Amino acid sequence: MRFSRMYLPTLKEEPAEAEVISHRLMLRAGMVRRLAAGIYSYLPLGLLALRNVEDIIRQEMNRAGAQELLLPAVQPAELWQESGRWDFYGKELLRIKDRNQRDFCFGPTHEEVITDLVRHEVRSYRQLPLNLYQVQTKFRDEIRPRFGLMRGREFIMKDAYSFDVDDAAAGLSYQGMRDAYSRIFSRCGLNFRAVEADSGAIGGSFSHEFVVLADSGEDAVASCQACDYAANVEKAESQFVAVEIAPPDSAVAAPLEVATPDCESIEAVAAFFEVTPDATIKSMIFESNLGFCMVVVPGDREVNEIKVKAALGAEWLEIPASSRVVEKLGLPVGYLGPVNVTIPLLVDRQVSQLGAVICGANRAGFHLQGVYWGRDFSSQQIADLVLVRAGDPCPGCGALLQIDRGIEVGHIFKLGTKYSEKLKATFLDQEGRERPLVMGCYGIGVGRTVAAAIEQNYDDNGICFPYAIAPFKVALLNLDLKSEEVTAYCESLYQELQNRGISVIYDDRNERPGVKFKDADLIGVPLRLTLGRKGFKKGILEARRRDGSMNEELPLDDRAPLWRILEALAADDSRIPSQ
RNA sequence: CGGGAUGUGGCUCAGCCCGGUAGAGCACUGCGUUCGGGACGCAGGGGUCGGAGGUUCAAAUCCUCUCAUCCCGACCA
Repeated sequence: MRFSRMYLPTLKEEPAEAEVISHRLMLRAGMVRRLAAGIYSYLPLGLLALRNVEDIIRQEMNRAGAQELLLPAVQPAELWQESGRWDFYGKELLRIKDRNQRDFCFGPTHEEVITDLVRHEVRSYRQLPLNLYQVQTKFRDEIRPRFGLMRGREFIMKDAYSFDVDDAAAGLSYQGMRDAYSRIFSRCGLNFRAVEADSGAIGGSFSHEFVVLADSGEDAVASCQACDYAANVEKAESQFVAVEIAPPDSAVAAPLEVATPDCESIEAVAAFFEVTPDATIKSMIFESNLGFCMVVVPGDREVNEIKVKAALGAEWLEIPASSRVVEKLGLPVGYLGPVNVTIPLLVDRQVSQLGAVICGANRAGFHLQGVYWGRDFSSQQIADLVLVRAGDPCPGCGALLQIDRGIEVGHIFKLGTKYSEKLKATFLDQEGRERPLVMGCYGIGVGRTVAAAIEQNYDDNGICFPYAIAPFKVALLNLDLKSEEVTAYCESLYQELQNRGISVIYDDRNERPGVKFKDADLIGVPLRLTLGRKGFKKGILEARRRDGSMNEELPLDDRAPLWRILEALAADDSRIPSQ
């Protein structure tokens, strides 16, 4: 491609709307433009990068035995009503009506459609296993779209769905996708981790996220420094540590109520009693479809709402406004405690290991001192309810966990029969019995993968694309358009690079050298070839890698060294997978 | 949805407090000089100041409402 002809509007100044690196750089590099909140156009350069990721995905999906198809983006409400998600999915589902006022939605995901398709065609175990995928535009009316392509409302996703005869077979499909995903993200040049995750609204029993490590990521990952345990912090557990605790002082039969004016936070209470926060317990009221409950955790820990929701088996869960707690329960927020409460108690397992603690007295302005688990309060429901933090013991081996931030680029789920049962997608097994298909689903955010690659590969001058997804592998800079010899040489080299199938952008613009250097750096071309009048006189072509790891002068009359450099660059790129 | 902020040529922003002629830099067009890390000079073109209503002799500026965008929290590829 000739730069002079390319629709590549680079920006010198920082766009005001962008905060995050990848978003800023994608705007500046002329890859994308915003149309509305969370809705972006891909310009030619952005699309080239996107297509490169898609190509890698298709190759690896096909290699894993999956078949590509294309499902409709617009889907009838009936299917969603049949699965029960028309109501359950909520406002995120973009609902639309046709001219006859019939309800449709713009697909946020395709479990319903694929299950409908398959239930009409699959009758026998002989047709299984089956894995079908597509690369398609999804729409989710996100509460808060942000960070450019990182969380758009309209976005491109590769989604795959597997169908198997039983759980064991589904496990093999899942493993196959896990391997394929590792290959895909490795080939994209990303530093990532496959982590255990919560399965969220998609549902199902088991899932892994593929997380690209980056400080700007919205997710946090806990991983063990010794073994291979890794999990999203939403899901991550730590090893339960039993400790010796002193029994309650038999001379004191009950906790002591102490006036603690203006101590509505753990910090204030701990300061008042001159203890550390772990000598207190934190009590919080949650409301779910099952009613109110009080959750009790050690004072120095954060409640993990996902664990609470799971422990309760609730469909939804929220922290009610304090005014609502006062009104409905008559309890003073800020002075809550588990002693003598009438609503169900849900207690973190570590609370039993604390000994004497301080908690709210359920009376405004008062706390209880010398409260013991077992003597002063107890609960049928004891579970792991806290958010893990760095330094917690690994649930597998007990070594220390570390926490890193990351971007979720892929997510794989074992769905089981959740959708096949609802939509009656069944087959006949070898014994002639009718059974529901066992499903899995597997997603990759394609645009997000491009953004994540940029988050992980940039410097002050712009993007440093990994070779595999770089829109152009080579930038050829002609610094002296007026020189016929220089231009003739560049033109012939440009042709030869193209003939060899190398994606090259030839900067033939009538611009000063500085402009060309800046643009080549900004758009992240891995290899830059520069020829100017001076170089031509000396008989040299300058070859420089974007990451600064190489800067060589190549002879003009022998192109063999250039081909060797390009081969090395391509080979370098297929790094060892992160896991 | 709650909290915070911002809307002024294509882009980045000033002007707003204290009402009175709409500005700068970049980008764009033409000419000239320049040419290895985002040049310079001269001459140009381009703006219902997000929208609606109000106050006023007069509104980018003050008031009310509204829309949009961004950032912080609950959802997710």
